[in-house]
Amino acid sequence: MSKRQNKSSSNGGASAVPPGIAHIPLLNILSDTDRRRMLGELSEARYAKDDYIFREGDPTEYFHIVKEGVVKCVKSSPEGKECTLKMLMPGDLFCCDAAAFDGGCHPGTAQSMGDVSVLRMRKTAYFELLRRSPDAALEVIKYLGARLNEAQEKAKLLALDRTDQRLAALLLDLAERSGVPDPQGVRLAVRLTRQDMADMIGTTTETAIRIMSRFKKDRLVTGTANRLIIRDLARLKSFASA
Amino acid sequence: MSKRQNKSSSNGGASAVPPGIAHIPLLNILSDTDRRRMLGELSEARYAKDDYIFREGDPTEYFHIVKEGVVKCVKSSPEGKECTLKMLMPGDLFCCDAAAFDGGCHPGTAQSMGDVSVLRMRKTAYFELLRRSPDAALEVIKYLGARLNEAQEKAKLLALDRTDQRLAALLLDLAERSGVPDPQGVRLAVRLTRQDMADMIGTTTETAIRIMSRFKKDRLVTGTANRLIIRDLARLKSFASA
DNA sequence: TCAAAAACATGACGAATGTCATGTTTTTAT
DNA sequence: ATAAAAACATGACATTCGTCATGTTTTTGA
Repeated sequence: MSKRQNKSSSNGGASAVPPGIAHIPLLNILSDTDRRRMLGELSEARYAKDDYIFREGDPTEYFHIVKEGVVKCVKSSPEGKECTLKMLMPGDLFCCDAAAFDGGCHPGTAQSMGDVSVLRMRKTAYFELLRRSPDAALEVIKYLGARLNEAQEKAKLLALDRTDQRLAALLLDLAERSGVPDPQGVRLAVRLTRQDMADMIGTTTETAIRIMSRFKKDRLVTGTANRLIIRDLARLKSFASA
Repeated sequence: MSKRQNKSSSNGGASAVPPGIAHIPLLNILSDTDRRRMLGELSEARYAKDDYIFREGDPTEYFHIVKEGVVKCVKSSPEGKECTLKMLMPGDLFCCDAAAFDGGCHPGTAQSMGDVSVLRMRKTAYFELLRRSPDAALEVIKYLGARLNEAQEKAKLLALDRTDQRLAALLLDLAERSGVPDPQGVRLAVRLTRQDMADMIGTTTETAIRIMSRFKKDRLVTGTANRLIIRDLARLKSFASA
């Protein structure tokens, strides 16, 4: 009963997009030839909860695509404090950048938040793909541009907004990107502790807990890490930008 | 007496890089043919101090390269507070990203910090260039990757470091990127008020002034906007990461 | 060169947030 | 099912930082 025919397959079966990767834009915009070539270079790697995919300072070897699960990008300070820069979801690319070219090192750590599967490609093959396929290169430029805007928006929030507004903005963002319908509102598909939230908005666990307590009392949210529900998107939104 | 021969010009005079753009990597990595074509599409625009090159929300029309002067990228909050995301220096690219493709809007404002000259190119021509020249596309990917790392490093500083450490880090960064030797240390070539600093590190003018007063008392810096000197790079560096 | 404007400076005070301590609830693993 | 561990919760207090007020110094422009 599953949809086996890809809408863009204009020739033989050899060009079918394998199952499980239909949601990855970069693969779908390629020509059949380039996609076949890329699939030949991609290998799959699996990780369990809290595994490191790579750590800050490691040499860059691969270009990566998240296939399943959630990967967090983290930087840490000498004193051991951590800051989560981004939650990568299925379809997200990482290490598209310069570090992947000129023998650099990873500027941050990538860690799985649960069971994760990533597709990866040696950087020389990635480099060749980009040279051969303008479509791929443009897709990567688009993606990097979007990521840059995100990062700058995040810097703006950190620079100008109060902690409670940043937390509200975070919950809204996650509700949009990983929310599933729930009788009480929108449930987050990612498991997210108060400490995870704190790391993402640049505050302490205690402050995140206090703010969540207030949001709970105001009936904006409910539940804890395993089952976190946003009860009032609209009111949370107006709170975030006030 | 000026060096007229470009080291990479392997054929006739038509391929010479025009004066004033020798410092722009994107132009120098291109083949003679592509460079000639790109130069044909680039036009120059000049701006006086505090002019807007574009404003947040404006439709994107051009891809830009800073030729001379300094351009600041700013976002502002509904309440009128401002946050400076980045100082663009000669050779820097801007609007390389998705917004430049699909008819989007500028996520922030670009404003000149003094007399500025930028080279620009309609986005359709830019798009064609990237499709035709893998070298150009790779250069843009590299550049965007570097900018993304910068933005994430900035987010990390805002999330984890104290205000005085962020200011120290800012001064170090500017000393490296726009510093000129001075009998007393390193002088910054950009005019930078305490308010400019505040906007760049996510604090208020008063706090920036207080911290600068302390740095001055500790003989780390001296001078004001028009003539700002870093007297002790090394000590400032150890302060930034302590 | 001189007045006006911008930038710099500092104090007093309050609000927001971090730190430490202690206890409860939820989750995990056996 | 139950013990251990992790997550959540809350109070008390210290620190950082923002706000407002006021005055001085530097820069700008006629």
